[in-house]
Amino acid sequence: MNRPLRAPRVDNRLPLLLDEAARLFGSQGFAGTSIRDIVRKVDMLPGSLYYHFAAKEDLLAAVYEEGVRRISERVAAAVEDKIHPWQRLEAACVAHLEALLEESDYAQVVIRVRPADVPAIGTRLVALRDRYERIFVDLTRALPLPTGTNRRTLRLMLLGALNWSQTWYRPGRDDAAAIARGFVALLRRPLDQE
Amino acid sequence: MNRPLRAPRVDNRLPLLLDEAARLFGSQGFAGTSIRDIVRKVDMLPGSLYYHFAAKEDLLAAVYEEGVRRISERVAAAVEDKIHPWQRLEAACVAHLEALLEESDYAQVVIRVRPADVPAIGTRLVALRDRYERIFVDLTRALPLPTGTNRRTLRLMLLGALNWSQTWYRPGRDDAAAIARGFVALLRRPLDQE
DNA sequence: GACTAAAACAAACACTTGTTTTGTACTGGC
DNA sequence: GCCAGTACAAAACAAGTGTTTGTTTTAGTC
Repeated sequence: MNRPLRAPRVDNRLPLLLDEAARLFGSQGFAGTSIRDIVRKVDMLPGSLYYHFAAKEDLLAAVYEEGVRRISERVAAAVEDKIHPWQRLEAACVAHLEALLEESDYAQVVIRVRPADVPAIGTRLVALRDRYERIFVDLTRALPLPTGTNRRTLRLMLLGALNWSQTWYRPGRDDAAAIARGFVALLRRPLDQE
Repeated sequence: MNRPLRAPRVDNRLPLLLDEAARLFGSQGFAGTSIRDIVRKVDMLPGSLYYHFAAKEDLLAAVYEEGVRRISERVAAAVEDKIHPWQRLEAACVAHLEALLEESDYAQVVIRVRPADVPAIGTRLVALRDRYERIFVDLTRALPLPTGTNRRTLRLMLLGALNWSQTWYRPGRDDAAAIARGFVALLRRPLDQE
């Protein structure tokens, strides 16, 4: 980490570059997006990217890290003013899904890109995602549950269902908050009618 | 579709080719797998693949279709001898997850590859997946549920959670059947303790 | 206003990609 | 034994890939 000797220039296109990388990595995946795809809309040449990043993987790592930062902040803010454990979990799910489906391209990258697909930075990505999911570990821990309930299974089911919605969600027709609330409701209320 | 004028030869390596394609498409994705990756382990040259398929996308389509065929058959067989609607759904989930996580590379392709990522055959893949998921539409329709319960949400939650397990499942340490049963159980029993 | 570092350009590099073309063993069926 | 047809091999193709290198422009600092 060699600090810059001087303040960055105001006309530098790094932010635009990251935005476009997030957009494309999120919608086409890592392997499905080329360096030239990314720099095209930023009016940059392929080689210029390597002033900012040593490799394509490092660009992904930067986007991924920013994605975790944004969605973590978003969820933390949503949970903050809620008291009841179930309300807190529901608020977190709503914020998670809104960020994922309706707000941030960066969040999409975090959910879409599989760390195992990018060996060079795989463990780093896993660590970032684990750090984020720890929020949900805490939220489920605080839940008043029947004895014997497997909290890990509960968390994996909820997050899995939320994340998978990325594959079928239709903007405009579906509503992220409604989906999230629907999932939580299915867990709270009994479905069995015997 | 020009049918062969003669029976295929017994020494042809098309089955091996499909197996290897399923293995790689399932573990590395479509864009992350090259033609040369696939033919290498079958001891074939890249160009030879084009005797069997007109394009890389068509190879994927063949694998995808076989994947749908296999997992459909597997789930249908598991449901067959069950009577109670919840038991039928649970059996389907167990079979779905066992096929996905512990048996078939072909099934992995169906769940992993996003149709939108392969525009040339996207609509065809969607149609195939929809046909498979219709099994779960029927299974949830038969469920005795409290009035007002959104069956679509229920199905999307269950299938989403199951499919997402592909990202965190660890062979040997986790158990597919147990995971599936755990998810179904969370839906049937009430978690709220008020 | 001169100096310097930031941020990019310009042009290539070596390699990989999906695909085409041409030729040719081998084989199942008569 | 013939032979049409299957199932490849062999070799190349053009386009695209991530990346490097040398140079140029521009903005921040004094």
